[in-house]
Amino acid sequence: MNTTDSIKGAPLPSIRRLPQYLQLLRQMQTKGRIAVSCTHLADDLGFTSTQVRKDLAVTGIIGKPKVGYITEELIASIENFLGWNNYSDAFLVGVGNMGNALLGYDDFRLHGLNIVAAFDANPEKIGKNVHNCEIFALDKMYELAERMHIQIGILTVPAAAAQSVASEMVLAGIRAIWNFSPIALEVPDSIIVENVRLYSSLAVLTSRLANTNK
Amino acid sequence: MNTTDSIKGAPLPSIRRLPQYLQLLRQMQTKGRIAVSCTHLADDLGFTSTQVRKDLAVTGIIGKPKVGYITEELIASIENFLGWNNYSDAFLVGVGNMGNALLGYDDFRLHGLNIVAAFDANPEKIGKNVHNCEIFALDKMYELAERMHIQIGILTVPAAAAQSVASEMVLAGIRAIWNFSPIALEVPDSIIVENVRLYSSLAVLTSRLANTNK
DNA sequence: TAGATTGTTAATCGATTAACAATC
DNA sequence: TAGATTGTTAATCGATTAACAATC
Repeated sequence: MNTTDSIKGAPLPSIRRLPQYLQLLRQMQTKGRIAVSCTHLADDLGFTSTQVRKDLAVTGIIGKPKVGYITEELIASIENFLGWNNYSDAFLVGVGNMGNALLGYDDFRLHGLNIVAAFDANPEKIGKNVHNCEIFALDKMYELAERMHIQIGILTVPAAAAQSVASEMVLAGIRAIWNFSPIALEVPDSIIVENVRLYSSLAVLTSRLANTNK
Repeated sequence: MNTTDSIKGAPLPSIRRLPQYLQLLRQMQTKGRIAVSCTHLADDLGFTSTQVRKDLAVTGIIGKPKVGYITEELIASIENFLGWNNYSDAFLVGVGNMGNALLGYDDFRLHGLNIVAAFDANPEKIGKNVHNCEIFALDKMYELAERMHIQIGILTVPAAAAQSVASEMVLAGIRAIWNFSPIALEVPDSIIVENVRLYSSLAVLTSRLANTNK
């Protein structure tokens, strides 16, 4: 068992559920709730209480029998595990429909992310500001990412450009790519790639519809 | 085993991979490729060939030993299974950042979806056209969805409005909701809900980054 | 104390992978 | 025919759920 294996200890499905707990807990905290039990969280989200307990344990939190978890502690524990206690600077490449939308999300900073600059190949977009973020020429990305030690790249270019931009990100020292293109990127093993596949999601929806209509 | 169970026969992970095969196959077809083997598809996407075979079998396709699958047949089989041979009309509610982006996607029709109208609560947006789609007042949604027998609703409203709009969609006869809000919607069991959880995806990315930096 | 809740071990379930016979 | 490929059964792996002891 090497280091990478042991880090992977947390099941991916658990990690995916953590933001849901976090959102609920933040709401509860503003309502002044001091402690919360697994049963309560489970009921609100439609999970089983055992699953909630397993998920939360991933973050290292320790609860109190008969009481539950201290809301504040649990929030901190989840945020810490996800790296959302601080935020990391990120570059966004490709200011099309999706890129534009993401630049407008103003609560990424509550989710560990801070988009500091955007890039596009279209000369007409360069120099403009979108949602308070300046758009630079694509060929400036390499230099700036290297200089600013950017670790996260958000890839929202058309499919045809995805692989070449991804490769450039890797060369510039970017270590994690949030990929919104439908392309299976080829990058070194050390690079973290997380794909957002809208069409996979749509496929689940339409196939269910198609197969219940019969 | 009832009807619902037998329909659910296809594993969800397989369904999620089908659009990836489809995209690749469509590319191959334009390049004039008549037949394709599992091994080839597997290599291109980084899967095992057994997995590809199992996934494709879900759609009912039958291959030819020594040859593989006829590209055209396989494309048709996947499209048919996903319900992407035709497209269904859909309403989009909430023309904010994400709503705007989705209205701009012009290849949804290749993926079974046709957005025919958009709705928003903001009076300033009403009557305008976004990407050739007219924006109506939110309170017109119910009547129009019922009248046009709309089956699919795309939910891109802010979190606070998500549940109430979803409930209204259900009352209007909408049978499947593509939910982009981070809310766990409460709807009858018969309604199909497919959630796009951006923050789940981001959590996987940042947690990996946080846990490899240590 | 009694009862609610956590933490953990064991059992179940489902998806992936391996092995191999059937086929053209 | 020989070899590549499919289709299918069995083995493995990982996540979820059930059961229950420990705890305040």
